[in-house]
Amino acid sequence: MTVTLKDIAERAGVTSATVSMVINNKPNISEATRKKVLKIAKELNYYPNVIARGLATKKSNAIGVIVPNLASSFIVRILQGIKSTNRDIDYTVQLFDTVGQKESESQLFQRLARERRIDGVILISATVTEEELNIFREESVPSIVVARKCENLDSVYVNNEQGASDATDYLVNKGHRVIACITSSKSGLPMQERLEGYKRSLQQHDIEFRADLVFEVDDDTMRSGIGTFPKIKEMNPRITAAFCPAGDMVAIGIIKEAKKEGVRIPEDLCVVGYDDLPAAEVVEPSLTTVRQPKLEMGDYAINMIVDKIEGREAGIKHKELPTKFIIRESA
Amino acid sequence: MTVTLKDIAERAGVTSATVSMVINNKPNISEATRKKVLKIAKELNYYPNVIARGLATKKSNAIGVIVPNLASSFIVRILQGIKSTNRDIDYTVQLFDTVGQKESESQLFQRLARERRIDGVILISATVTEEELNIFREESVPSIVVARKCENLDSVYVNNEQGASDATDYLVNKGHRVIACITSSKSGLPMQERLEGYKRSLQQHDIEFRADLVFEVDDDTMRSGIGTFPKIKEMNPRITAAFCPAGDMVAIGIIKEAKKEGVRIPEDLCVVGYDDLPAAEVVEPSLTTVRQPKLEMGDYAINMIVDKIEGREAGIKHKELPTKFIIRESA
DNA sequence: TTGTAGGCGTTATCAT
DNA sequence: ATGATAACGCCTACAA
Repeated sequence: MTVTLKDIAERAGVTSATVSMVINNKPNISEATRKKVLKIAKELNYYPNVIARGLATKKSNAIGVIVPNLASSFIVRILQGIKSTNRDIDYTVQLFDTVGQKESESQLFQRLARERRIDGVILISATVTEEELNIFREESVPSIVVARKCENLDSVYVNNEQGASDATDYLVNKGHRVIACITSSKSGLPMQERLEGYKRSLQQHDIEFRADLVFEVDDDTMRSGIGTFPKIKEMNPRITAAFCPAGDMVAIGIIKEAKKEGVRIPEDLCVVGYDDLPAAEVVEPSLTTVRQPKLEMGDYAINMIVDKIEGREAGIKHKELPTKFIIRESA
Repeated sequence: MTVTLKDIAERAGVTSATVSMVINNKPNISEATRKKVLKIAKELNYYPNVIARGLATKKSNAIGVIVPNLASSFIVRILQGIKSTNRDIDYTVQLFDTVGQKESESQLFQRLARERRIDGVILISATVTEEELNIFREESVPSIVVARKCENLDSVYVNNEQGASDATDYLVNKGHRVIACITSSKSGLPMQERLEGYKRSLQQHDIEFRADLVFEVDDDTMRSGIGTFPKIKEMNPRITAAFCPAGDMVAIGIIKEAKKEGVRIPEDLCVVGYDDLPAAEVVEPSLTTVRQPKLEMGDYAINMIVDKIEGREAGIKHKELPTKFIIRESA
């Protein structure tokens, strides 16, 4: 049933070595045999056994993409960017996730690095540390981090400080002076950068930073936003704007709860999100937010990793992409 | 750098065959050598080369998941179900998509079936035909279709007719008599079934089916819904309810455009979606809809495919899941 | 230009 | 209980 090089070789009256060379477009093959071999290969509907090839070449032509979870639109959009650019690239994408696994994150990394099942790794995560990823370097498995700047690793990320600063500038210029900042506890460095951007903007406008205006949530969900709104509301003097570097879903939760409580958006409270998820256009009023170029991040990531795998890149490479402030109705 | 069975064998003073048996927990190994081998394996941080293993066993321990595209929350949720159940299963997920690829769908199927890179395939698609999937059967690669009933193939799907009928019943019972039905042109059999459910419900309530109340859109997007609203509005006698088997995003588009035009939801127009995507809770008013158990579909799919791969299932197996009518504010 | 031969790392079948 | 040995299907020197 399954056709091998040998089968073709026999019918063509040559050796499997010759057939291999033809299949792989190697030079120094006579036109005659090349044609004959290709013809027979087609007739027999030959496809190379990629596993066998992988063993011989020590290359799997597969890329591992590690995501925290698939429940986040942000992650999924990056994945989509990876996949759609991947169309033109002869690498298979293998999907791994890190939450709720039986093995720990570093166990997964270790295993992936050593099992030789993938040629390179794209890790989408805001929170990994460089040490955790050292295993890949040790095993010389090319790797790249998306959504977080890593000094000593290839990475693709956005200028979070600028994104947050743009958003805050906008609110200040609209006349707001008491601006809440809703951060998330589990988003590591990028969240710190955004907080810095918020502070920087305040400072530039001679507004004093107040720690009691910073609220921390656990995750980027509507629920978190809903839970945060009461705290915003009870603050005195009155908060007139809420910037949510924690993410659009938090901002949406705040909007929903505010409306429920009779607080008008944006008249009584302006709300600005972060990410620009699809839901930002659905909520009413639609959400003003800081767009992260998610598809582009995925696109860069896959191109960079392939370059690395194929030895086209040396040294550590970073790609910083700009955010874009998207003005809609909520602010 | 990379540690093989042979390395362990040498240090342990045994053969690689013995080491292999230890690693794979085969019986008939003395406790002494078992312990010694495992100890050395641990010391050397041994991980089996899965490619080599795959060649020897003719098994890749990988499952291909083919999706139309990752832009659809519906698809992504199923994928999420697959992945989260996959946690406890020792199979890797490889991701493939079918839209915008350089190769056609059947070329992809052919390649996957013959390259021996995966042990089985989950195909998420409402539109595949059974012929297209024959290639997998021919190559004895277990396969399963999700989101569409296939007589002669394993499949996981919902009772679409019932789902649509439930929704229509609800609207009729609320007193509606002129109910639009917005279908999608690219969703194959499931959409036909939903249309049947709509018709069946009307019939049971002695309401005449009118073809001019059926509107067809191209895809499940807000844009499609926005484009459809004018047609709904101009109909006479007045349409008082719109059921959107085409999907939640279409329903959301209709809601948004209706509000813009001063049509109140649900007072002037009731809207019911299909799928129950995350956005259904975000839109205002929140969307009454027919929930498809997306995570469960993924869960069943991966369990079934693994059973098939491991020979635990014979014959064609179908799993029909129920939909659930979710009442929110839009109807 | 093509054939020979060996190896990639593992598993599996026999012996012993 | 363990060792030899031969696959698995492909690639790649090197030789012819």
